[in-house]
Amino acid sequence: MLKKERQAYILHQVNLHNKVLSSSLCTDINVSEDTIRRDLQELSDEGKVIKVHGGALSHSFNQVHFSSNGVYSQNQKKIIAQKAVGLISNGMFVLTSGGTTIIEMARSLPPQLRATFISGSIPAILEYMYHPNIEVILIGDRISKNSKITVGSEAIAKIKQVKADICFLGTNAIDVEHGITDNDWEVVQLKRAMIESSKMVVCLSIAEKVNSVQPIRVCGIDEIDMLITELPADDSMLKPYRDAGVKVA
Amino acid sequence: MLKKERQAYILHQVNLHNKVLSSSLCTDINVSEDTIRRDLQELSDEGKVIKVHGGALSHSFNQVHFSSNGVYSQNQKKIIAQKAVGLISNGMFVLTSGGTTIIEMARSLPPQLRATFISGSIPAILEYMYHPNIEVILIGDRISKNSKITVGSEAIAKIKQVKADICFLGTNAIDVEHGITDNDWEVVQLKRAMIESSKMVVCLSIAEKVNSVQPIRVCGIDEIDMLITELPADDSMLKPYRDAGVKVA
DNA sequence: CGAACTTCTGCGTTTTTGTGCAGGAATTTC
DNA sequence: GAAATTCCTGCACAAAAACGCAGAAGTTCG
Repeated sequence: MLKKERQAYILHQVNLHNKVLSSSLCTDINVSEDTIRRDLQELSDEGKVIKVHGGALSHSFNQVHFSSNGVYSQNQKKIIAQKAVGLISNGMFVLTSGGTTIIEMARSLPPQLRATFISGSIPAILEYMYHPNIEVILIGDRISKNSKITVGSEAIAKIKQVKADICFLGTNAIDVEHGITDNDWEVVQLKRAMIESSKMVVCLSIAEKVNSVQPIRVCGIDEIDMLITELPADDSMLKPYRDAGVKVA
Repeated sequence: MLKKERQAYILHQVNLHNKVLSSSLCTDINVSEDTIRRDLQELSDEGKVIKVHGGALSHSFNQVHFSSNGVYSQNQKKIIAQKAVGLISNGMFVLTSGGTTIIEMARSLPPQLRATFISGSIPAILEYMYHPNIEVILIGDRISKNSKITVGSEAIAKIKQVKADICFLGTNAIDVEHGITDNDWEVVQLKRAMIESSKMVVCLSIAEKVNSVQPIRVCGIDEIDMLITELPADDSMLKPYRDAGVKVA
């Protein structure tokens, strides 16, 4: 078994069960504990997992992580949210992924807006629920605990049944060459389905994540209609995207 | 169980109930009191909880004492929750409705329990999500904002696809003659589907709601396998139900 | 082709960490 | 004020991590 392959397996296990024991891993893939430990060390250095005595945990465990960068990029995300809500008008069917940027958008929805929001993200749904005038459709299936979103074939099938006017994707990584990429296999499947089910695809991303790449590909740049960051539309950092035919706001 | 995992559990419990007893924690997660005490010490050093003699308190508990009414019925619901979780064992498929009693049950689930929980209630799902070992299946469809639960034909169709070992119904009204009744048409449809999809139906109800009736009928007494209230099982108020063949706990 | 080099992996050994236990001190409670 | 908890300290044992080393496998480069 190759190193990368092994690490992918470990990552998958962590994302699935929220925790993993080094002892069980080393019997699983039949390598020494040292190897596992080194793998966990690397994954931890890359910020993929949280290493603890005896194994590793998924990020969903330490909520400290959330609050720390939460305040920091909050302002940037508010700017993005403002730009994003401008695209929504009455009567629209809106498909959204999860992620903190999407949450921020949900909070910025004008109260008189009448639209239908469809999502499998629990935190997003919570926000939509408090809105007086929007209709909320929840995509059901198994819940992935660390991404707090429903994943699985049922969820994908349901998404494929809709044809939304617009789709907002919270983005982990976007790059001109590699397009949108992510690190959770199941979430990627979901995002792909959402893109296919929408007339227009809008990608929300803080500048920090622009020009970064993650292991798993969601879609190419050509499938994105619009990219929203906290930067002004004519920022030089975004020029490659404009050149590639993506609207930038 | 890993140290961080344990501390996350403790923290969750503290934030949930605003207090926690070291004695109950150590039976919960099956470690010595010393370990618990050391964990509380660490969490206290990090400022996550306030350590007191016999356990720990949440930070928010400091000055604002919550409304007495909330705590009052809260205690009754805790008793019900305790009785209810006793019915769940490893590997079970559990179907639950929404309601505050169900939430209380969700919060009382022992952390080592491994089971699959299926629900369309957003608040309930939120609780299940924090549990380290249970699998969560979310029933999707349109969200009813006042009951915070998914309703509609899709949701009902999905529920009919499962055959759960046990079904817990938070109850608005129960009566020997009229059975379970409720006041929301769509929620009633959902509950009916849940009853049909379960081998065993358990009805959770505080004594206050026993012998009351609401406009819409969910099911008759004969379809209920068990009734759980905060009263002792041999309370005279519950005699009619025992006579009707309902197990009472 | 093959020598020098890097990377990966497993094996001891040493260090650190986590946990439980026993006692005595401190506290709550009645 | 006495009994019962609960807390703290030191200690012992076990589990896991870190470290250095060495062999194997793969790469680079002349």
